[in-house]
Amino acid sequence: MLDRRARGRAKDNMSTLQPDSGVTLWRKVADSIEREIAQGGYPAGEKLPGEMELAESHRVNRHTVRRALASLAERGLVRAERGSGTYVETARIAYPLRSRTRFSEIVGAGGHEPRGQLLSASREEATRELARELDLPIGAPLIRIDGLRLADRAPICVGSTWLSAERFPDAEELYRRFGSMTKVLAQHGIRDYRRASTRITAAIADAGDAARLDLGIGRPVLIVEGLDVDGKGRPLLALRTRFAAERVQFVVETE
Amino acid sequence: MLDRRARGRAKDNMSTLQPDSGVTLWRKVADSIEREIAQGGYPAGEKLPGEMELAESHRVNRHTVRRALASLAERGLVRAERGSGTYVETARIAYPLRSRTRFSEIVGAGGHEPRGQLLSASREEATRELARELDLPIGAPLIRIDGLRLADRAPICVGSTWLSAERFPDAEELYRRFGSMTKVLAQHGIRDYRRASTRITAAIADAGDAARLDLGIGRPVLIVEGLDVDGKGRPLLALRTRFAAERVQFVVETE
DNA sequence: TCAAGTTGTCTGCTATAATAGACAACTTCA
DNA sequence: TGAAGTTGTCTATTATAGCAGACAACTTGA
Repeated sequence: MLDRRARGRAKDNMSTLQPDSGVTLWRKVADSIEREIAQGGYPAGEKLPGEMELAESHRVNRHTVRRALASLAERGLVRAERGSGTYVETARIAYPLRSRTRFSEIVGAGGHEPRGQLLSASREEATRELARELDLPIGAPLIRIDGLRLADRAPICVGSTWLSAERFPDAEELYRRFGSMTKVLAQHGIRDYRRASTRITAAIADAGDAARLDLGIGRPVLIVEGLDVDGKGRPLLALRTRFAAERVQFVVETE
Repeated sequence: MLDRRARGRAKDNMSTLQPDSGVTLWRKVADSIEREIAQGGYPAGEKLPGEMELAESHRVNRHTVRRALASLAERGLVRAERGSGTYVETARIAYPLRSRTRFSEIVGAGGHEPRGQLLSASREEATRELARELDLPIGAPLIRIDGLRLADRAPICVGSTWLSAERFPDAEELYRRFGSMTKVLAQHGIRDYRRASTRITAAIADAGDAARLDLGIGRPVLIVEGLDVDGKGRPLLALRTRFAAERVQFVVETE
C-alpha cells in the first residue's frame, strides 16, 4: 500500500502533504492553485500556466489538473477559454448606481485599489443626442476626455466624458493635473453635483474594448450612459462608459 | 460535464457532506468521529459504539468505518481492543516528577481540570517497610487515606497515603474537610515539605484497579512509591499510588 | 493562411476507495 | 461453559481516482 505515492514528487509541495491524508490529488492541486491566486501569484484576469505546465509543476497528470481547474471554475475562481487558456476570474465588483457615484469610492469600498488613467482628450462638436442631453445647441463645442479605470491593476471600464468647452475651457488641463472629474468641477466652484440619469445596456467587446479592457473579443461589455447635473438640475457633463461585464455587477437600489 | 456525480448516492451523504469535495469517505467519517470526541460526545476512556453501529449511523460500510478508526488509532486518539471494543485514548498527561509534586498543579498546567475524591480512611499498624520509611517503630499507629484523582472526569490514579496517627491524629478529618494533603500538613504548621524519593514500577491492573481507574483488567498500571519529608528531612508521609499507564507519562528531569 | 499552443473530449489502463459477505479470534457476561 | 457481541482478516465486486496517449476544436500570432 501507499507505494505509488512514494514515486513522483521531488520538488513539489511535499512539505505539508502527508502520504495518505484522505484527500484526493486533484483537490490538493486545486487548493494549491487557489492559494497561489489568493496570494497574488497570478494577477487577476491574467492567464494561468497551461494545463501541461501545471501538470509538470505539480507533478501530476494533465487530467488531474483539469479536474482541479474544473472545480475552481465551478466556484467561479477561474474561467477556461478553449484554445486560449485559463484565466483568473476576478470576483465581480458590486457597483451601486446612486445619485452620487464615484468610481474611487465604490472600488475602494470593495477592498480594491482604484486607479485612473487618462487616455486622450479632444475637442468635438455636439451631436444631436449630446446636445439634447447637455442642453446645448447642436454643434456646440465640447471637450471629450477618454479615460481608463482599473481596480487592482485589472481594467474595469473605459469611458468618454463630454463637457461644454465654453463653460469648462480648461477641463482637459485640469483633468490631466488632478486625474479626477470631481476636482475639475470643484475648480469651477461646483461642489455639489449628482447623477441625474443612468441608462444601461450591453454589447460585445470590439477590438478597441478588448485591447483597452484586456478582454477577449466577443466577451460582453456593459454600456452606461450617464448625465451629471449640478445642484439646480442644470446639465454638467455626459458620459459613455464601457465596463468589462465579467468584472462588475451593477447594483440598483430601487426605493 | 460533472453529470456523473448526480448518479449514485441516494441515501448516502445526507447531512453535511457535500456530494464531491475531494475528500475520501473514510476521512469524512474519521473527522466526524474526532469532532464528536473533541466535543465530549464520547467520554474519555470510554467505549465507542461498535463498528457496525458506527457504520449504520454514518451510513457507510463497516470497512469504511474501520479505515476511519485505523487513522484515528494511528494518531493515538482511539485504541481498538479485539473482542471488546474501541476506546477513546485520552492523551497521556505529562507528569513531571520533581521535589515539589502537586497533582492539581500538574494536571491544571496541562489544561485539564483536576479533581480529588476521598475513597476511604482507616487506622493501621505500621508494617516493617512503612515503619522503616517513616522512621517509626514497627506496629506504630498510622492513618491511611485512600483517594482517587481525576483529570477532566477521567480517573488518573488511585493511591494510599500513610501518616503517623500520633503526630497527625486528625488527618482524616482534615483531609475530608480540605480535600488536600498539602492543607492537612499546613494545619500542623508544616508549610514546607518535599518529595524525598520516588520509586516507579509497573503492574497489571487487578479488579480493584480496573474498577476504580475505569480500566480494562490486564491493562498496565504505574506504581509509584513516594516519601515526603519536611524541611529538615524528617519523614512526614508515605504513599503508594497506582496510575492508569495509558493516561499519564512520567517525566523525570535529571540534572 | 499556417503553425504553434491552448482547451475539450475520447478510449484505455491501473490503483485505490468503497461495498458486501463470511468467518476467525477474542471478550464479556450470564 | 456457552451465547452474544466485539474486532481482525480474508475474498470478491463495483465505482472512482489517476495515469497515459491521441486527436479534435479553437485561439493566437507571425
